Formats: sequence, C-alpha cells, structure tokens
Amino acid sequence: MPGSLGTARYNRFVELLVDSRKKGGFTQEQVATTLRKPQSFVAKYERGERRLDVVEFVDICRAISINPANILKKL
Amino acid sequence: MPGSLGTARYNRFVELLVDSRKKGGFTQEQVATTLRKPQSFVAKYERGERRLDVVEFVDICRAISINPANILKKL
DNA sequence: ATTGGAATATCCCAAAATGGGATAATCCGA
DNA sequence: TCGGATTATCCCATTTTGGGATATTCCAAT
Repeated sequence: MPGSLGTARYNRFVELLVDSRKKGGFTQEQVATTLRKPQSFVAKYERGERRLDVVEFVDICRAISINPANILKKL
Repeated sequence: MPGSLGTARYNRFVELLVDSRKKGGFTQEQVATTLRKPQSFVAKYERGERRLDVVEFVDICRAISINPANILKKL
C-alpha cells in the first residue's frame, strides 16, 4: 500500500470527500466530466483504491464547490 | 506521469513546500526523521519525482510547522 | 412488490510509479 | 581549499494506475 492509502486517516479523508460531493448534489459522472476523467476514476478514489495528490484534491474541491481547508482541518 | 506530477501547478506546489521547509530552518533529514521515512523520500517528493497524497501533505506541513491552507491557497 | 433508468462498482493487465539503502554530488562556512 | 552537512541519484523488484466495458446496486414511480 502506497502512501497513506488504507489508513484510518485516509479513509476518513475520502469519506469527507464523498459526503461533500453528495451534499452538493453532484454525481460521480458530473465530477468526472468536470475533471475530464472517466467515472471510474472518481469511483476509484472515492473507494480509496487510488491516491489523490494535492493538486487533484484542489481540483476536486472546486468541482464540488467546497473549501479544501474545511477537509484538511479534520485530518 | 501519474496524476498531476510534472505539471506547472504541481511543480509550484512542491516549490512552496521546499521554500517553507527552508524558511523554517529544517533539513530534509529532519523532516524525514519526523515522518519516519528515509531522507531519499523527502528528496524525491521535493524534486517532484513522487506524488504526495493529501494525508502525507498534512503530515509534512506539521513537520515543518506550517498551515496547509496557506499552500493550497496558492494552487 | 416490480420495473427501469440512473448511479456506482468491478474487471483487466500493460504500462508506469514507488521504496529505500547505498553512494555520489553539491553546498557552504571557516 | 577542506570537510562535514545536506541533497541528489541509482537500482529494480514490487506495487499501483488508467479507463473503456460491463456488472451491480439504488431508488423513485407505479
């Protein structure tokens, strides 16, 4: 397992991301389109199967209209 | 190249991390020790040869006593 | 309870990235 | 210029990734 994948903290991170997307009323497909990536990409990182680097994280936060800092605070 | 590695934005991200470390007066060795990783690990991500996931980023920010949000703002 | 379309998860595997100890190269103050 | 401190590079077996296609799960309407 690379980096933080699989750790409780990483899982929590992903959970926060998923919850944020849902609260914003976005589907994986919509986020994927904004990111110019396939839906399977979103499914993968939301399931913790693939790590997100910091730049990708910022882009995703923008795609779902949330402030990245609000998630970092909880890690 | 995976994720955002190699992009101008990622390079800037790493540059901000390096500058922050130096301003704080930390060596790669010190950061590595705090992270319980080898110095080559720090050298690698600072050179943009390895991606940092979000949890790792937060840990590094703590190791060099900076606020993660201050870096995210600039991406 | 059934149905059907939307949403999400899983497959596959070639291609690409990672880990980290050892060693080389560079930096820099005296 | 020298020498210790700091950072970069090597190597390569092992692990991860990309993404189209397909399967599965969800859920609202009837």
